[in-house]
Amino acid sequence: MLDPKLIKESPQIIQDMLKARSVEFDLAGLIESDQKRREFITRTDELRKKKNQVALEISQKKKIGEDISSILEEMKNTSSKLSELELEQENIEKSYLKLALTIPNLVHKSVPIGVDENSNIEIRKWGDLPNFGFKINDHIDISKNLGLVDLERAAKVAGSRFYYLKNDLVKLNQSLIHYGLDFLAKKEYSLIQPPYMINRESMEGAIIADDFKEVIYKVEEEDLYMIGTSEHAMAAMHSKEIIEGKDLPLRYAGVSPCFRKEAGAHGRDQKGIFRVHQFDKIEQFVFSRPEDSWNEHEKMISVAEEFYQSLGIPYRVMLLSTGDMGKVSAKTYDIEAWMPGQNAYREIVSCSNCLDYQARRLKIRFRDKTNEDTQYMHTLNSTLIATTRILVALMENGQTKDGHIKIPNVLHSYMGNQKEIY
RNA sequence: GCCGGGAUAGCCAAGUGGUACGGCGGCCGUCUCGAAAACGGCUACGCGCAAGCGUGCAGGGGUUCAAAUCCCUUUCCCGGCGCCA
Repeated sequence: MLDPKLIKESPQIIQDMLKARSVEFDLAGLIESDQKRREFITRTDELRKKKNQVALEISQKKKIGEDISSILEEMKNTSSKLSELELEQENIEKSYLKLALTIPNLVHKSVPIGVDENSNIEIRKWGDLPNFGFKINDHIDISKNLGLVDLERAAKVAGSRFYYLKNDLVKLNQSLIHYGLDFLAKKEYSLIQPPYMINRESMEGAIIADDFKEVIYKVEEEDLYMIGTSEHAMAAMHSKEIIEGKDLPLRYAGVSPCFRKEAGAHGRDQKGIFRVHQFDKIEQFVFSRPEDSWNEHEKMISVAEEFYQSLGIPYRVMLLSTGDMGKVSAKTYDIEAWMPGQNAYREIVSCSNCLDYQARRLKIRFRDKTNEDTQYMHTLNSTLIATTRILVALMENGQTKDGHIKIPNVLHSYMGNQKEIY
């Protein structure tokens, strides 16, 4: 949600944003329904004022025993008129919200304008691409040869895009999570394991309507939705709260499984465990003061980069264009890891500043002094690890001539000093 | 799952049909060389340039001229019983 004052006072800024994102949106309709909404608030407030005055009069006259029959009639009329007006106002409010909740976020001026990922800009690169000197395999063959993943049985039991992890790959998955949590704890993030299902109100605060059918699983007969990332549960964590300014920023490391429908991804990354319905993830989530959020954004991407440097995975940082970026984000960096089996860089991290967009939807505010107005804070999120994708990167980058997988040094202690999977 | 008790502002908390009592904490001011104390104001949201007005007593519905208050319902919390990884 955007600041209604901005929409009212500077519609050109909104118009420019919609153009940059190539999004069709009924801005005139939004402005009109906002104006209508304000008018109705004034009208109903006036009628309520009258009602309050008459109610007071009745109670005073009753006290001294005066006749109230005529004034009672007036009260009746006012009341019924008011409930008519209230009903109308409710409808106006609804149609306003429907538009207000679907307008995308503003775009930072550094974001390249384009329709898809071809307009993304490479910001920097790290690491040398491995030179194997033998015929390499992709993660599907590597894991099959070592008996680490069973896709066929998962398809039988759950469907496509599911998997059974097996043996040392289970250990590696757990080690990555353990190492990732230790890594963020050292940087003074608070560790959070959130609910894996949340209600509709909370989910609507974090995402935009389209995402419900594209990514989110619904639990039947319950007001519950499976989280697509712990971001959803953590954004809603402080909803309807007023935080003391001195407690900001709040830096959280959320760890949870993630569930995604992947509707509309037919045919893409069909095989293996690169794009799946379920994976484990550690997420950085930061609540920050508005003036600090761009600094926090850079900090989060560098935390993620430091993590991948420690694992020795070559990567590049991309600045997403307006066409490749989510509607909730004002600026997004992706980290793409080198995947030798695909001979390509592939997305493993997405790091976004959402400004006050989520905070407005979820009513997450702060103030420094109790007699000052509250302000909406800024929310930011970034992957640290989505484990399945890192398993792919570790298998493909760490493969040896004899078909083993080298484990990065930082993970040895988490693997009980195991240095290779064979 | 059953029975009972609850949900009022950042926290505590009074209020059984007629303008939401107070306290704590916090902020600002007066006083002071400065501070403490004392005193005064402010301390949820909306509309409005403002004066001001309205909304808000867990959510939804109902009764009534009028609901924090009465009725129905949902959610959550506490206690007891039951079941259970």
